[in-house]
Amino acid sequence: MEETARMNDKRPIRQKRDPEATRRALLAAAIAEFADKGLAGSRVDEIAHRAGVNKQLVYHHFGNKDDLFRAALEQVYGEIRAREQSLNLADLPAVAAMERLVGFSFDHLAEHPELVALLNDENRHEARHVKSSPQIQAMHSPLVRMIDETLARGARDGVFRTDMDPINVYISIAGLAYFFFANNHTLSAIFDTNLDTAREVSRRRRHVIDFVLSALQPREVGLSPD
Amino acid sequence: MEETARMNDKRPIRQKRDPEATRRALLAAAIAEFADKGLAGSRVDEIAHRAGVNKQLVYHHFGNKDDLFRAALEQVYGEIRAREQSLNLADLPAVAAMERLVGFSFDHLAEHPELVALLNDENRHEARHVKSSPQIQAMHSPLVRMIDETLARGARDGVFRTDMDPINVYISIAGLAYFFFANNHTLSAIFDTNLDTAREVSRRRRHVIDFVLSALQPREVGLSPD
Amino acid sequence: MEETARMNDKRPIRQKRDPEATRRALLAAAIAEFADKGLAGSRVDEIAHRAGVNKQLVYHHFGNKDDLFRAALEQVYGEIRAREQSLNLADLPAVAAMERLVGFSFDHLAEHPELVALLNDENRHEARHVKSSPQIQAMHSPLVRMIDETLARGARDGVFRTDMDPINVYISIAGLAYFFFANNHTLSAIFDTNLDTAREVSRRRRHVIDFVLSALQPREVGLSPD
Amino acid sequence: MEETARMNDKRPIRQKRDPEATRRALLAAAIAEFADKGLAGSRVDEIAHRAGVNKQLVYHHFGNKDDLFRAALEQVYGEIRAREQSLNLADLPAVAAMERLVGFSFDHLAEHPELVALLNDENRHEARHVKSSPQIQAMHSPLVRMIDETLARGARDGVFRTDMDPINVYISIAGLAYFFFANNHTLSAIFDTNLDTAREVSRRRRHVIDFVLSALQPREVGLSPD
DNA sequence: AATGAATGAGTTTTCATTCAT
DNA sequence: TATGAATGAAAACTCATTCAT
Repeated sequence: MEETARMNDKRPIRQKRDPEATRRALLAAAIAEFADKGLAGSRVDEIAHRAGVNKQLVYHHFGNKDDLFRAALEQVYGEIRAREQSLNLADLPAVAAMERLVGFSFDHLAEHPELVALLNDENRHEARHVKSSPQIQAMHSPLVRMIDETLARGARDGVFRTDMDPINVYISIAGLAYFFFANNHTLSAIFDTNLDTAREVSRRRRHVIDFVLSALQPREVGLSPD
Repeated sequence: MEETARMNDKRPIRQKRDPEATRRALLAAAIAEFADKGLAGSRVDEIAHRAGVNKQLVYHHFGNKDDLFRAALEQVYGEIRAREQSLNLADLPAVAAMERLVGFSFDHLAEHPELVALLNDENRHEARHVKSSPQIQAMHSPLVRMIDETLARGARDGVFRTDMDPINVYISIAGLAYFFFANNHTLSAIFDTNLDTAREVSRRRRHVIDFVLSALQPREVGLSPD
Repeated sequence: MEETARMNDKRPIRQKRDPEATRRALLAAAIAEFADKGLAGSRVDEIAHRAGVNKQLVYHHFGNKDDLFRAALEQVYGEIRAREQSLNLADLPAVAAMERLVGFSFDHLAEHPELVALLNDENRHEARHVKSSPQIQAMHSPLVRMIDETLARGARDGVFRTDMDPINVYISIAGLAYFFFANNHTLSAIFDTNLDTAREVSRRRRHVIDFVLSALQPREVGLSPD
Repeated sequence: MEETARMNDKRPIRQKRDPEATRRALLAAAIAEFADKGLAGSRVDEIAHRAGVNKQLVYHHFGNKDDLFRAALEQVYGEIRAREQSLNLADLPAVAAMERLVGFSFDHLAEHPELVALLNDENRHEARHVKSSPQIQAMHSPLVRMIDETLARGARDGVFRTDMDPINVYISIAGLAYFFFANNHTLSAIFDTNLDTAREVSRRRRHVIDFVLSALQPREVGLSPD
């Protein structure tokens, strides 16, 4: 009996039949390809090739290229939101909590350039896939709540300003890291330097944390912001 | 009276054979199309159509799609850098100068979504076109100098911290606006709101200016960033 | 009775999904088209049309136009070299063997104008495809050996000169026929005759055989070839 | 008065107006391009570029691409036929005359690869351009006459066979050289050698002269060709 | 579930030729 | 005579998707 496939099943000799693994491989390949080339620039052929499977399986498992892109978004959004939840900011004093959140946001983008790339593309498509994904819609309210609670706690403790709305704070936290990573290549080119080194990344990290915490500090004399 | 062809006015009535106008029309159409669809998603056909000219003129005037993309980048980069130069920051006190710069950066992105879109794409291509454009390379040193001088002046006057490097400050200024506009659609979607209204944009503008100026303020008690 | 699909005969009645047949049809069509128009003048569209299949199958099965041209060369080279091997020259006296070889070379070119046409084109491209085809490279040493043995045998038997190198002899044998076929149209035009008739072809055939055998004869008085 | 153009003419300042020189430059460029790429593979743009003039001048001076190809053929045919006429074979003994003719034919092809290349292409087009060129048609009868006279003289002197028709002899003379040059690249490739060296060319030259003179020798014992 | 063949509709780019100056 | 702009038609090649096995 040649090549028994894992157990005594009826399946034909040629194994390699693990649909769940195929799905995972395709999804990972899709995230990589979409991050590299964008939705328009990605090739279904290439995704299948990266996953080591037949192209038709993309259609079998995901429907079509757009559905695959949505699945990729769900995956990368799911990861960051899940990790944010396990930061347990409530266990820390407000300033430390904020520092942890900013640090995490920065680090996650540093480690996940595909998130940046996919979001860029998704915005070009006016968030079409996000809007049609109930799964993604559902995962964001905890984030706002988390920030809001931290800001409120800091305000109560007298270490944060009281006039900051959580969504704008989140956008600032994310933006300070995001732009650095999203535009790293053009910034390196126009400033004639290399911002993609460990040294520059960690320098930026310190800058961002410092910047956010400074901005949130209560001020003696208010600036007149117009 | 139908268009008499040889009147003595400045520009001939029949636009035929005005290569410079053809070039301009193509460039404008290209910027719009690349902003909408990205480099990979844009169609040379569509660009020519938007410009109202024959498709082959793209090749005649620009070489190919990539060269056209480079020309588009040169155009949009050229505009923002030129306008920055005319801000005359040196004529203002440091805080007001910084406020003007941050406000301008925000407004320019608000008014020029194509800049955001083109830069996103250019980064996906690892700044390939920027790197091969001496024109773009040349236009950036004044920007850094401008920020550096403003920071130095503010530090001298005791209104700014002394430990900020100009490139990181620029990246923060740009990033706080950029992320808001670049990711406006996904942010609106996930936070279940509409950030693309005049109200939200101006709210964000105030937040950004406030955020930057607060962050740059000298602090009595230094936070330990790290 | 209309084409019943599942009769138990050797080949299925509906030719659908017979990749091997598709490949063969494309190759035959390609040889014909390349012979007619050359590599540059041939149209992939036309090749597909001649083969009765979809154009994209050229790319599916062969890669691109150049690869298809290489495959065509492999095919026509393979045929002539295979037929040469089955001439069994070793079974004949040297003069008869040489006569058979010359006759075959002439006849093969007469029957296979596509070989002439393809080789002309391949030389314009500096044998690029031949050089990149290990298959073609491999099929030629038997030919040289065959001629060499025949010449040696003839020399031993006193019927051939002893100073002829096999490659030059092969080039002469081939050239005497090749030029006639390759340039038949221009020769007919400039000499104001029609060399494409059965009569002129067979006259040329006799001339070529006579010419080669005469030239190979041992001579009493050596000519001083410079 | 700046830059007078050769004499006191009325032509505008910008000289470079030498239509005859332009024509010559275009013709030379066309011969080179057609030899390199063939009729189908050649580009009018490239021919103009090689000639250093505007593309439109091709149409101005020659009509169109096909007419230009005909002009190129007339040029290269004219050259070889003219040089043949100045060989003055009648002044030499038959064998020496034939040797001179064979040598010249070989040398001319060696020095004029463009002739080989153009003829290949012209034959692919079934001598279309030659047939429509009265000029080319006219230049060939002297050639046949010349060979015929030489053969007749040799036969009279007892140094040549008497049964050779001049057209077949010409085709053999030309073919022995032509095939070597026309197929030099493929022959080098398949025989795994380099036939494009001075050494191999001169070896071939000797072989060809020897081959022709041997074949033309009267034979004691006739071979039975067929 | 999995594969390779097949396809229709593009997509960039090319090119001979003509137009306007 | 000479030039660069402009064009229509095509050409090689691509690609998401479906079909047959």
